[in-house]
Amino acid sequence: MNDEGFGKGSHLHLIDGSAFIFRAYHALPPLTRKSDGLPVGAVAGFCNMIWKYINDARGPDAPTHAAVIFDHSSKTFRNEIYGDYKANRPEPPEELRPQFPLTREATRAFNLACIEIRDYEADDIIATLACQARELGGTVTIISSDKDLMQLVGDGVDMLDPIKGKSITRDEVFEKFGVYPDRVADVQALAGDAVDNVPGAPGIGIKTAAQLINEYGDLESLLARAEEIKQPKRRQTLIDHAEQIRISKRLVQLDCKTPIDFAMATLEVKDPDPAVLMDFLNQMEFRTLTNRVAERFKAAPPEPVAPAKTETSAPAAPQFPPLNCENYVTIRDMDTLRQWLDAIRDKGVVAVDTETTSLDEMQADLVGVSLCPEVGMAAYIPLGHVEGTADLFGGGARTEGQISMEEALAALKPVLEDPAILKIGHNAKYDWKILARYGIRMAPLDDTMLLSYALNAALHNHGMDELAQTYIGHRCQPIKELIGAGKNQITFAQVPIDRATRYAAEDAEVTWRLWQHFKPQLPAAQVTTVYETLERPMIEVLAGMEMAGVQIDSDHLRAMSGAFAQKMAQLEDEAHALAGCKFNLGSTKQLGDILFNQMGLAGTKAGKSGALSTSADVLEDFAAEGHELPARILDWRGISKLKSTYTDALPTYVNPETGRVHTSYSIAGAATGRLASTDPNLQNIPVRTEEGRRIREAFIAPEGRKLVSLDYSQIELRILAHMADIPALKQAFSEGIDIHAMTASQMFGVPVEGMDPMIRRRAKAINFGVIYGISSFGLSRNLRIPRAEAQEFIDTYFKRFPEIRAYMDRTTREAKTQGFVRTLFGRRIHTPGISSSGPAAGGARRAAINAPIQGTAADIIRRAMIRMPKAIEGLPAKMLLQVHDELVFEAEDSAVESLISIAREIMENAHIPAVHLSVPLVVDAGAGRTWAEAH
DNA sequence: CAGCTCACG
DNA sequence: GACGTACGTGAGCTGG
Repeated sequence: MNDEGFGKGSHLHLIDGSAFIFRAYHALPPLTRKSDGLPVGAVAGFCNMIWKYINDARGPDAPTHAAVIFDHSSKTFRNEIYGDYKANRPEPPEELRPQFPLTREATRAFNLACIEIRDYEADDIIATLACQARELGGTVTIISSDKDLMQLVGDGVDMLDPIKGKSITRDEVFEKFGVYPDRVADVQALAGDAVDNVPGAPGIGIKTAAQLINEYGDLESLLARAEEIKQPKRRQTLIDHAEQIRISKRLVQLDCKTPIDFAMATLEVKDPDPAVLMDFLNQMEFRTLTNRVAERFKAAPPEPVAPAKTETSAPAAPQFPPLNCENYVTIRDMDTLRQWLDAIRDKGVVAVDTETTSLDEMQADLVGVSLCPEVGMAAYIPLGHVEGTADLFGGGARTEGQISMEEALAALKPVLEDPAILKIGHNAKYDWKILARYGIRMAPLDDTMLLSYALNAALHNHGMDELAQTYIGHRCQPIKELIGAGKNQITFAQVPIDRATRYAAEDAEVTWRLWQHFKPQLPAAQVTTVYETLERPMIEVLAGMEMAGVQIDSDHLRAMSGAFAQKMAQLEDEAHALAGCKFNLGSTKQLGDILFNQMGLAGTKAGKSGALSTSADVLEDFAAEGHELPARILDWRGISKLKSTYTDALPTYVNPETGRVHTSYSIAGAATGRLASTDPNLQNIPVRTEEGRRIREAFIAPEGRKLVSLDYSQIELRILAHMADIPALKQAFSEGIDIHAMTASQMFGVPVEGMDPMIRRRAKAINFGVIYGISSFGLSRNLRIPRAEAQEFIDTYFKRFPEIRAYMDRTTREAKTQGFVRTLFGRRIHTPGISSSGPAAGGARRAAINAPIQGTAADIIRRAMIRMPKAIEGLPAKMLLQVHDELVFEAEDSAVESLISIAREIMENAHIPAVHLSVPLVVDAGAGRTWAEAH
């Protein structure tokens, strides 16, 4: 071996790499790499230890040469000597395995020699290198606390415990073994080692072994003169086990003749290459260490490969300085825009917000776009600002200093559509729709509103202002301060650009910060899958439905309005005559005065304000007693409701460009996971009465097409049967039996055949009552029976289906202990107030019982909706509406049958494979020229 | 802007 | 023994 470059004055450090790995593994929590979940806890600890070692090993004692030594594999030449050597070592844990090669990579990244040799233990390599270094006149420090290495200490070789920072010399070894290093192997051979499964001599430990060795000089002399030992038992043991002791000696004696195929000079210490090292650490996503290394080498840290996160698994809210709106940039030229877009490309993620002229995405014009790629860094691109309306005709001129809309969108489009760049929005469906109308399909997306919803449903609402206030302690500037309110309200286009920049860029930065706050919380809250499969995909699906819109027959509605007006006028006259005075039929206050004071009728219910209620069920009771006025009022109200809410209002929602009505669904509105439809609400179009149903005749398909409706049959009861595990209910659903008749039959012991409809109705009411968290009061009111009787029904029901009560108790307990309940798909619904006392607790309890059922149904139809666009791709058909358990499509006549068959298939299997239900899901379908016919 | 009422699942 | 209740929504109207 050529050893130029190593000799007198050289100082070799030999680092016990395998020991580092195991120490790191056991000392650290099981960290995983954020981007892909690869376990890296041991690698992280290993790197930190190496980094600390490098920093500590400076100064006068600094090594001239160094190497990190690893065990190559578990089987070594010692197994040839003794088959059971280290046999009781457990296999390394599964999550540690993939980390072994990574620690080798780490070693090389630190520019340290990385050594492992097949069939040899790290200890033997260390021993061999130590011997060679000593022969060449150098000194050696072994970085390890392994007692098996202590036999090497002395004569220019010492050890350093890397954890305690304590050096181990001849004296420390004597303290531990009672002998000096050259006899340590003899002592170990006698004492044996349980950890490595070295047998040794039975009944002899370190103390006795040291005593014997000190008395006889060395192991061979001891074994040769074993007859002389005074203690009979000890003597016999040594005689009987001489061979075993000699084998043990060969096991513990380190081999200084490991074949080494490299020159000592190659171990010369070299500084790490900062770029190589930081690249590796960055790959591992060790942010803190990367930054530390960068700081040391005064180099810029590489851009993280994944969103900035802490290295711990516990999500902590990032702490940032307060927002500083003064730094916001207004982008007024293409050069600046291109620079920002380049920075965003490098970053791979950006918060985006659009400003427009209206809250109605289908009519709003784009006014500007704001971007935030990092805390404290946000920009606004004004695109459609106009001069304020100085006079009646002069206003509306395009403001100077804006990039042309066309040019800016052409530059933005590739970034907003780049699959490698994540766009973050708050209520991103809004921005998605706006941009879609300008030819941009924004993807991929994250939505801070939906993140908050997945984490905190039913705890609070998820508007940006509220979240900013709660989670980042920031009060957003109210939009009213810019555009005013009421009659004098202006549009965002008229807001001066400097003020607009401040507002819009702030929104983007708040969105960015909310994302940093919420996104890391998903795993620990176990709602990652909920967010990714039930929330986020809804954005694009709903945007498509909303933009498609539904056609209505405005003439039909207007004709109905006219007829309703006539009928109302007639009823109004009759009511006035019956009351003996004129009054406003729409005023509950005036009506109450007439009914309860003038006519002396006895009110039953009181509202919040203490006024007696004039609600329908109260009026119905009066009408049943033969009073004419309440009957007229009921008729009038029914028509008034239909007219004002539907026949008058719906035509005003027709979009002048598309000629259709475009509702908007809120994804994060309802506590349970249901959607809510607004502007207009198309989820409460009448259907229960014949007259109301005529309004559905105004929902139509264009010539050559049909409306197709598919709805889940009894989905909530089916889910209840599954979740509460009620055999009788499950069986009935499996056999396709009339579920309410079955319930009645089981409860009252009457045959299903020829059942009294009244009995079935009662069972039906109870079935629904159970879903809502039944009470005798509620049931008695619903069925108009005495409370005691209602209580009897409930008792009978619980006796017959005891699983129901178990479900209710279980769910209540879950709500109390966790503060939330979950749907079958893992959606979290919080249950505030469940542990409070008083009447509020009753409501909270019923809500908690209902939430998993209603929420699971909501999850199922969401899954169906998400799969639907792909499933019906190619068919001349579009999904238009969702009404909780119903989906409405528009399809060409020729495609109706295939649509029904495909959509039914998707809906009935929507829960699979995430959840398997013990009851079948059944979907009914219909088609027709109008929604009324399709139903 | 709150309360009442009522449309839907 | 009394409290006050069915679960989940949105919208129009009245009246302070």
